[in-house]
Amino acid sequence: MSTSARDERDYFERIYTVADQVPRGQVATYGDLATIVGEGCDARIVGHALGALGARAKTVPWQRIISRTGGISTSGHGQRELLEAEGVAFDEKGHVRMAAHHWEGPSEEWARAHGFQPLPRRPGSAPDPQLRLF
DNA sequence: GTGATGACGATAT
DNA sequence: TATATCGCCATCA
Repeated sequence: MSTSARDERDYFERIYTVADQVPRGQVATYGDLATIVGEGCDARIVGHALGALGARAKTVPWQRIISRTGGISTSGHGQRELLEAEGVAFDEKGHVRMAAHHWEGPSEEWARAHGFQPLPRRPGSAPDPQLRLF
């Protein structure tokens, strides 16, 4: 097999593409991005990709990518400020309210169009019923 | 090629 | 919920 998706070895580009799909006011975890990218991608790969953003940090919403615990290790980069500016609510402990801002993933149509995978549903992780207006 | 590192995840306690 | 331990994979020295 050649021209395999993995053969492209452009994990970073894919991760950037998926991260760019995260809507404003929402956040996604490294694991989610890795799942969407698939092809053996892992949460750490996403972390490395975001760490290698460099000049692309201005075009990729890296601030919307946080750890699964909702905490941010990038303290000092103003990530929290960026998220708050987008309307993301934080907990008293500095954790993002995942239940209210967790990204559901890209549309299946978009995912297929780009060769990605839709994000599987998380049992028990339904959006906050109180915030579930409309 | 090997070892160490890392913007992590999942599970167990 | 927080902490501890293991795993997982790409990149760097």
